[in-house]
Amino acid sequence: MSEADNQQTGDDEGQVEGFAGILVERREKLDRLRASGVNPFPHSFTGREEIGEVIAAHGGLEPGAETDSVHRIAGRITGRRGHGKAAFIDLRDATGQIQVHAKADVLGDAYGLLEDLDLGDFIGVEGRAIVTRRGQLSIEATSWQVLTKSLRPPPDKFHGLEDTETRYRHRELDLIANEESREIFRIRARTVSEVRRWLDDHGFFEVETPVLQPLYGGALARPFVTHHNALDRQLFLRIATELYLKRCVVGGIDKVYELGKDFRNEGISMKHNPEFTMLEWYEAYADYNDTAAELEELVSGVAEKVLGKAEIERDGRTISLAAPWHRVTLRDAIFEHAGIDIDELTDRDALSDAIGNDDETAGWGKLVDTVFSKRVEPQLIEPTFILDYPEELSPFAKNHREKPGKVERWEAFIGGVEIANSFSELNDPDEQRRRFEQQAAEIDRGDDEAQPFDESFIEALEQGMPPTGGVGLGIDRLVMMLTDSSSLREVVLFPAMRD
RNA sequence: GCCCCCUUAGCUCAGUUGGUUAGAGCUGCAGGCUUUUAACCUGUGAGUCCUGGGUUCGAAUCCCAGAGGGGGCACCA
Repeated sequence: MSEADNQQTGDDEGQVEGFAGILVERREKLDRLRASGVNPFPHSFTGREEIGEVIAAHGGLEPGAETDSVHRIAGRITGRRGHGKAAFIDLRDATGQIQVHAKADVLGDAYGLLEDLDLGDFIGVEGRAIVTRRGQLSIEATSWQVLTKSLRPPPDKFHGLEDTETRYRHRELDLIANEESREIFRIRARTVSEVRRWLDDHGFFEVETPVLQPLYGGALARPFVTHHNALDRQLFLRIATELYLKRCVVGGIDKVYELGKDFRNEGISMKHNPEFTMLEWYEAYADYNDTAAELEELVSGVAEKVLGKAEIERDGRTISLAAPWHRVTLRDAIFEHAGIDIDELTDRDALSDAIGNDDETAGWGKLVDTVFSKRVEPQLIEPTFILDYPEELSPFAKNHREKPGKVERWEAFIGGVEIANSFSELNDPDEQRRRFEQQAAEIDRGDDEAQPFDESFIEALEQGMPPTGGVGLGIDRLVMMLTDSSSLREVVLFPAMRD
């Protein structure tokens, strides 16, 4: 501030150069506005209409048309074309963009003050709606006022902001400059509210369970660790909501869901961010067949609400989200795409040889997961449920009613990306204890992603949990699909970055 | 954690084999223009060529190290 004042010397001499000079010029305009009695940061602008409403109110007018309807609008200046004693100003709010026509003979002295406006400033304008002879709906300004002076230059008005790093670190600039980015987050917001609406309409009960947990669980992942000062104890950021939500089912909340952030202490990739938005829902008296039907209905219904159709574009091809989705067992999918029959190759070493594995520590289940991830998953472009997983990878899923060694679990894939995971939930407390003991053995072997033993959760199951179907749906990944985004970072406003 | 690629003006980008004072458009500034819309016209300003070393008479350019970003591997949803 004082630095800028110091730079304010003569007209031509003492020019500050480069970016600093741009900042100085904007502050000089700020000072001039104040000197002329204008408050560059007023408290409000009442009685405004949204620009989108104004545009909607004047569809179909002929070029050169004039109306008597006076509008009061406000927004950010995104473009300006001066014509001596007249100027065109593009004004944008959250609902749309409209042109303001400012003329010296109409505005009088107020016209001169336009000189101190910059791209990026917020102004409020009042005037009647007209259509220029080029057919452009415009507000012919009779008065205007500064609503906020912008002290930094906006990104390039034509090319937008392309630099990926700046777009993620300064998402506000990305949102100012790039309509595509604004649209992605609009779709994200609508997706979240339509998902919630679907659950509410189907009788689900929304809850909030702890993010800070004494013991983490519900997924196979490494947690973030933190510390509570007053209790002087270690706490974990949740990796899933699963275990608390099942306690809710034990407590009689038959249809329960939570939509919120999970945290996993893992690498960052096009499909992973260390904090991500997860929906989990649990439904008493349902199994994994019921949840599959629900997911189809939810995803295709949300797409229709948000996109207007139950189909998406992905890498240039159209994918239908309409039910029914493909249903293939894990065994058949691997056999089809990799020529390996995991039901025959039940020996760890035999399977290892068959897939050319060289990781000595990987167990049989891990090998199945590896061959599936590499050979099958990228091929699952159309919506597909992969059914019936090996027990050892699924410590919370119920044993399959017909297939020994398998559990009733599916994962759903779209565009080669996993978007959801579901089981017939394990509710036999003694079997759950056995699974925890298996996991404890994995921890002893050095697997830092195994599920820690949770005695308190077993107690809850001993209280009695009805047969239950549960689903986890990755909201970020769903939004990726709905927006044809290739990276999760495109659908997360402020993705994790290095310092 | 490993491998490959990228980093030039506020923004979008050129920059020849290593060779004069590193350029263009937009933005900015000064001026002109009362129906333009990437407005236009005239003039003009703007750089830690990511950082630090090195090679060379001479480095944006070649070499080494580092930072940040992107992509891949690994791990995972």
